[in-house]
Amino acid sequence: MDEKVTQDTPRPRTIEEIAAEIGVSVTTVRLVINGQAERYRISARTRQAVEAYVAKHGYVVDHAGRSLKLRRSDAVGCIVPDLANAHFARLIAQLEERCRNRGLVLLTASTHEKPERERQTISGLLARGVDGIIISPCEQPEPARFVRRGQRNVATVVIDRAFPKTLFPTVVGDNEASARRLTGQIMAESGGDVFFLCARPEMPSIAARIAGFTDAFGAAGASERLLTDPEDDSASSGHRLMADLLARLGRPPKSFISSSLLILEGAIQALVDRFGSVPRDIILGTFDYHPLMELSSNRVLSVRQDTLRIADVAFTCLVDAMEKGSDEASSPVHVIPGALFADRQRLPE
Amino acid sequence: MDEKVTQDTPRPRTIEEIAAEIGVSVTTVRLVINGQAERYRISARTRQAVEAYVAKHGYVVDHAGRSLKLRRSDAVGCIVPDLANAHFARLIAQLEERCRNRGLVLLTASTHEKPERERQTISGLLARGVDGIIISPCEQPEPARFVRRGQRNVATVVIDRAFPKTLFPTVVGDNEASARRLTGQIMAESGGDVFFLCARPEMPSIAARIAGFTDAFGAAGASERLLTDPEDDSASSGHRLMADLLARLGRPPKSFISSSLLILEGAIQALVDRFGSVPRDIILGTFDYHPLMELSSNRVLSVRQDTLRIADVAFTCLVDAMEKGSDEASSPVHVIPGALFADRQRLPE
DNA sequence: CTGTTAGCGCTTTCAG
DNA sequence: CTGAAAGCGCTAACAG
Repeated sequence: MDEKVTQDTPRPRTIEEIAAEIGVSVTTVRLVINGQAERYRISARTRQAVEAYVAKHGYVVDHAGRSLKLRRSDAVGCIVPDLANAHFARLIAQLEERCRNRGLVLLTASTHEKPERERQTISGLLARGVDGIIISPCEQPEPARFVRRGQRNVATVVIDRAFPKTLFPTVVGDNEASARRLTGQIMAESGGDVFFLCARPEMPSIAARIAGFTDAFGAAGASERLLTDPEDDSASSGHRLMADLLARLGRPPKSFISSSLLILEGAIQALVDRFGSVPRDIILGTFDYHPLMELSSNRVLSVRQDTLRIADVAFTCLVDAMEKGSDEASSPVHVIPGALFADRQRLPE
Repeated sequence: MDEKVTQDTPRPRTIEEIAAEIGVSVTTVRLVINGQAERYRISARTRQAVEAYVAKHGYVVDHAGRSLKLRRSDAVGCIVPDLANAHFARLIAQLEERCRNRGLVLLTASTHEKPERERQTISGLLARGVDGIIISPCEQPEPARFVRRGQRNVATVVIDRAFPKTLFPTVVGDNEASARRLTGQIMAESGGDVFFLCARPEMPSIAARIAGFTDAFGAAGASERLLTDPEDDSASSGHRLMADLLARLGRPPKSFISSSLLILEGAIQALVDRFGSVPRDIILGTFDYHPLMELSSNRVLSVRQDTLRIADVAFTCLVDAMEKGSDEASSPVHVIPGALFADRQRLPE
C-alpha cells in the first residue's frame, strides 16, 4: 500500500517484520544481518532481498531483546569518586574509546566518596546487567556485592586504590615510589622546608603517598609536616589545610606538596587570600597533572600518572575477566609507574 | 535442602523463582516487590512471606526483561565532543547526579568532532533503547537520526551549540554577549592590542564568540586580529595559532583571547617555548574556567559558563520531552548567561 | 539452504 | 485478594 516510501522510512523494523515483509524466515534474515550469510550459504537471491530491504529501511538491533536472551549486555560500568575530577575524566575518556572499539557501551557514575552510594551504584549497574565493572572504590570492595543473577560474579577491576588483600585485579599508580622521588627532589630544591597537604589519608592511594613522603623526609619530624583532612578530597579541604599551615608558620612555606589537584587549587586560593598572589619562590609539588599548571611562574614539581596505560591495563584486565569468567581470573596488582616532572621537563629516574 | 543459607545468598533470584519457592504467583510477588501491596490489598501473610524472602536473598530487577516489555530503558545518553574536556566533564557529572535522582542511568560517549562517529553513536544509543539523548553535536542534528523503533523520536536536547533552526530544544551559553563583554573589558585594559585565537570557527558556539569579538572590536581591523584554525579544538591548535601570531608580530601581544581552555593551554606552551615563561604583562582572556588559572600571576579575564544551570535546564527539557513525547515538545533555545571574571572577582554586568 | 519453536524476565490484561 | 497467560525482540537448537 505504501509503496512510495522514498528513501529511509522512520520507524526501524524488527527482524520479524522484515522476515514477514519479504517472505522469509527470521533465521534467514538474522543470518544475513549478522553477516553469516556466507557461512550458511544463504542463496544470493534471498540475501540480496534482505540486504535491499535493510539498505532501504535500515535496521538496528534491539539490545533489550538481545540481552535478555544472551544474558549479556555488552555494557560495562565505571564507578569513580567524581566524574568532574580531571584524572577520572581522562580515564573515562580513554576507557570509553576502548569500549567503543569492542562494541561495548560505558555507563558512568560517581560516588562522591559515599560508601552507601557506591553500593547502590554497584547494584544499579548489576540490575542493568553490565558485563563488567571498573571501580575506584571508596571502601574495601566486597566480592559479595558483585554477584550477578544466574552466573558468577561480574568481571571487576579495581583502579586507583589498592585496598588490602583485594580479590579483584587491581591497577594503581606507583604512589609510594613517586611520593618518595617527589619529596626527595623538592627537599633538595627547598632545603627541606616542605609540607604535605592531603585529604582522606586513610585511602590506600593517599596512604601510600604519605608513606613515600615520610620515608623520604625521614621519620623524625615528618609527622608535624604532614597536614591531613579526613574530609572529601576538595578545594575547600586544601584551602583549610593551607590556611592552617599559614596560621601556624606565620609565613609561607618554602615548598609544599598537595595530594591532588583539588587540594592544590584550594591551597593556592588560600595563598592568594593571604598574600594577594602566590609568592613566587614557593615550590609547588603535586600529584596529578593538568596543563594549566604551566601558567604558574612558580617552580612546579609534578607526578604525572600514566593515565593512558592505566586505562589500557585496566581494560585489558577487564576483558580478560569477562572472557575467562571473573572467578577464575587471577588478581594481580598492576603498578603503573608515574613520571616526575619539573615544570615541563621530565626528570630521569 | 540448603536451608542453612546463612545471610544473603549470592545469586539473585527472578520473580518467578521467588514465586515458585514460596508458593504464590508471580503477580503477587511483583505487587509486593513494587510496593503495591497496599493498593491491591495483598494479605499480610503472603506479603510478609515475600518480604522475608527478599530480605534474606535480595532481589534486583532485571532491566533487560523490563525494558523489553515496557519499551523503555530508563537510560539516557549523553554525547559530547570530548569527555576529558573540563567543561563537558563537569556537565556530565551534573547530569549524572540528576539522572540518579530519577532512577535513570547515563551512557556517555565522545565524538571527537567526527560526524561519522557522532552518527554511529546516536544509532548505538538508539539500539540500546535510551529514552533520551543530550547532545553537543558536531553537525546539524537531523531529526531523522533520532528515530526510535515503534515510537516517535527519542527525546533529544541539544546543548552548547545552537545550529541554525534546530528542531530540538537547545541550551547554550550566551556566547555572543559574553564575547562582547570580554572583548570590551580586555580592550580597555590592554589599549586595544588584542587577538582572538580560536579553533573550529564554523561551530555555532565559536561563531557566536567571533561575532561578539568582532562587534566589540569594531568591524574595521577585527579580521586580522582573528586567528582561526579549522582543526580540532586542541592544545596543539592553540600552540600553532600562538606560534603564528608571535612570528607575525615579532613580540608578544599585549593581550589575547582564547576560545577554549585547550587553546589557552597550547597558547601558553607556545609562549613558554618562545620566551621561557609567559610574559607577565600579557592579559589573558578566555572562555571556560578552570581553578588552576588562579596559579597565573598574569591578569586573567575569564568567561565562566553556568554549568550547573545549563545541566539543570537541559535535564528539565529532557525530562519534559520524555514525558510529553519528543515531537510535541516545544523547541525553544535557552540561553544561559555566563559571568565575566577578572582574576577571582566577578565583574558586574 | 531455510523454517519453527522455545524461552530469556518482566509487565499487563483478564479471570477468577 | 490471587493466578494464568501472552508477548516485548532476540537467539539457538533442531528440523527439515
